[in-house]
Amino acid sequence: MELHTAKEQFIQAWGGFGSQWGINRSMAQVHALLLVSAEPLSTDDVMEQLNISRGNANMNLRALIDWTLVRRVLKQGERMEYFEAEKDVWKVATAIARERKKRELEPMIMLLNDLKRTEGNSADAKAFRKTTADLHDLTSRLDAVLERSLKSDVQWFLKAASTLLR
Amino acid sequence: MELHTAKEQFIQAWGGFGSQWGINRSMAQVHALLLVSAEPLSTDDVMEQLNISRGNANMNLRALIDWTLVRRVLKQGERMEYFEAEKDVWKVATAIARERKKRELEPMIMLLNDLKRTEGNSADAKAFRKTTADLHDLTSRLDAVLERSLKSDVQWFLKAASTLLR
DNA sequence: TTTATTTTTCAGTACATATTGAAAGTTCGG
DNA sequence: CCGAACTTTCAATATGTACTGAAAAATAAA
Repeated sequence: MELHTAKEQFIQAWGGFGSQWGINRSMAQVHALLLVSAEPLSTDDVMEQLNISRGNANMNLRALIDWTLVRRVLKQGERMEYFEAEKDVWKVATAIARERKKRELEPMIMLLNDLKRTEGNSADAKAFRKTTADLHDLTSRLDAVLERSLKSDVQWFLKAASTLLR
Repeated sequence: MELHTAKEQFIQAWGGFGSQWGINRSMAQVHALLLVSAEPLSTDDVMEQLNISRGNANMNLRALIDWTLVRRVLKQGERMEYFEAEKDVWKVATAIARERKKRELEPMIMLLNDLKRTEGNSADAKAFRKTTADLHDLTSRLDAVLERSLKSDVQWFLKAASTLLR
């Protein structure tokens, strides 16, 4: 397969993958493009290669910087900014997991912690408490495992877990 | 907090949570509603409690059945179908993880396995191979851990992992 | 300070996805 | 076999989210 075609396929697939996970398509595509580029790219490069507008490119590059998945790079004697992706995929995984944990998992845990204390003696009230308490337990455990594996090392954790489960 | 309000909050939150994860809002809300109901509900109950149309209710109930998150229940001497959610949250987590692994993770691993073999000697080609190979490694490991923990037991796995990481 | 270059913003618009609801289809008792 | 009860489908429509591009803001050189 030709490199250009392979890149194209990767960018499309990563975009689709991202959008199934609540990350917008363009953001995932910009990320993919930077991941497979040997050199840092400018906003114009990104616009051109993905056929997207300046506004879109700018917005998503900034979002990727927020997620710590992309860095600004300044070239000697050039005014224009360039961008490069974090290439260490373990770091990438860590950054994504950390961000989503913070934005989504943690608020849910807080809410469940409140809801599991809802009062009432009806069958419905009991069912409600049971479900929310169980969910709270599950999500808290997941959070704890994530927290610890992020603090140590995702790579190490996945290897260790493989062994554990053999 | 009153039960009705608490349910409302849970349904809204679960809906929002779902849509951040690529599961449509109504499907997540129907799931939430069934999770916190002590008794099975009919399509009409769902329509009424969530203010959604018959088509929408029907479509999402069927989708939830596909995911094995909801079961049809037939009541003695009644023709109408009722629905109840799987209440064991560990089973819920397993069903969701299995479904997404199959639909999203596995195809990505297959693609990466192809792409990491792309030929060429340019810097770009090398960067491309490196990135796709690394991603293939990461996703494969994740897949293996998921596969094994799903086959054993999510609950057990999370407990064991907590210990492992202490 | 003025001018040139680059980045950011944002109102308007396009696009994708979800939802409706009525019609068609199915199932079942009589 | 008929008609009533219930479920499913799907074309039309609504809704939410993403994207554009031109204008404003920021930055840096002259």
